[in-house]
Amino acid sequence: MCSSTPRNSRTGRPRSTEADTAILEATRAALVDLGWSKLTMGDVAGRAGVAKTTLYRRWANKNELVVDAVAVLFDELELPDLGSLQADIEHVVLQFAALLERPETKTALMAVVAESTRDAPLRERIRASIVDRQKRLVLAGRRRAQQRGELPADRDPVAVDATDDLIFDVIAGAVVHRALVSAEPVDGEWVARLSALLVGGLGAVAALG
Amino acid sequence: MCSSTPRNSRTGRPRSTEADTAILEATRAALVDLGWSKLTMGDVAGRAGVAKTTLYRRWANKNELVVDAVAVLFDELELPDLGSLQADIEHVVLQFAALLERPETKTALMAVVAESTRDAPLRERIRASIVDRQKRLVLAGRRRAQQRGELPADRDPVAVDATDDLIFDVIAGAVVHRALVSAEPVDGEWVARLSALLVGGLGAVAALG
DNA sequence: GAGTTACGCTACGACCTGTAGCGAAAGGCT
DNA sequence: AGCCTTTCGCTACAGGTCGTAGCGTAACTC
Repeated sequence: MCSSTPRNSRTGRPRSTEADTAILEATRAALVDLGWSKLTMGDVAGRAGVAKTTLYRRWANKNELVVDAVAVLFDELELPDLGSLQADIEHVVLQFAALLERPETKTALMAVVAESTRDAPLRERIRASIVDRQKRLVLAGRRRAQQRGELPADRDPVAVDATDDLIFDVIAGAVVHRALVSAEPVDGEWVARLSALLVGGLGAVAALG
Repeated sequence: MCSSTPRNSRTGRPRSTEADTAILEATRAALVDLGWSKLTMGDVAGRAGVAKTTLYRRWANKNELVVDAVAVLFDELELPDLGSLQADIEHVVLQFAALLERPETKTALMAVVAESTRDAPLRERIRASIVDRQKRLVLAGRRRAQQRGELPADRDPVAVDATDDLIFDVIAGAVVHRALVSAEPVDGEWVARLSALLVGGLGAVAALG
């Protein structure tokens, strides 16, 4: 979770887990109040009731701290079985959109992704703690649709992986773009169109082999 | 183009257009060398052979400067008639992906979008100088496909607008997400799948009315 | 108790921001 | 030509942030 190796030594004073949670909570609060660019390490330390040096013992910089602070929010995403592929898609898209509407994620997600274009460790951290967690929803949704008979069983595993990747990038990308770039609401109507596009297009993609 | 009102007064010393181009060029060079976060106004001024105060007379801050510096790159996008909707889509997607591969845009685009979540004027600037220019390609591609008979003629203009918006967010969002978040190549195979998904799904979306 | 590690605190140099003031340069106007 | 206006480069500056170092103290293990 933290950046520096917590040094599994059993000797010495242990790190305060209360400080951990207080710092992450303070980081989210600072994101809400100040946004990404005006958030400072000193401010977070003050909100958390913690010395600034304590932050730097755990996280190397602002980027990694914010990734950890925001990552837990993505654990809220779930994929309940609503009976049809289209209903499952619409539900998870609305969940994801609601998450992006929160001011913490809104200002932080794009910023850390932008930073990650020049920071490979940060990119890996984002992938492990945010991206992969979302991707599991795509895999689960596909398997469930296959069990229902809405989608054909797997033939070429390589093609299946490629299609999973595609669907993930399309859903996540479209929602992020709609919410943050176009800055227009992800409402029921838009989601219905998106899911119709996906369900209708999946057959054509499967035909590629 | 510039942030401050250039004061259309014809009296006084005119602003140096050479300085304008030198600054924007220096900004792109600095983005390549330093990336978004380490780019400073002083560094750009030095590269451009211009005083730092000259930058602040034209742009209020780093965000607006970078938007203008990157915006011109999006003018390169074109939509030649390749004979079919799918071919047109694939071509423009590959063009867009090539643009996102450039280090200037890669590091800058997401950063300014992240900043725009808390800065309405910046968001409007991005929309006018970057987003709308891309959106025209979607409108042109749809009209051309309708002329070919690949898509039905317009019936409900509201639904047409909504579908245009959807397609735009799906294409741009998916490419950005693939290139910057998933950090995997936008190659011919991926593009073929994406365009197949779109062409196959458009019929289902049109059926919604 | 001895050893080890984390903590809070202070101080610090380095850097970036954005502005102010100055004299000089480059145009338009009469 | 001379005057007016605006921009230019330059320097200096206050304010804020970064990330680190050093210190004494607190907490936990053996």
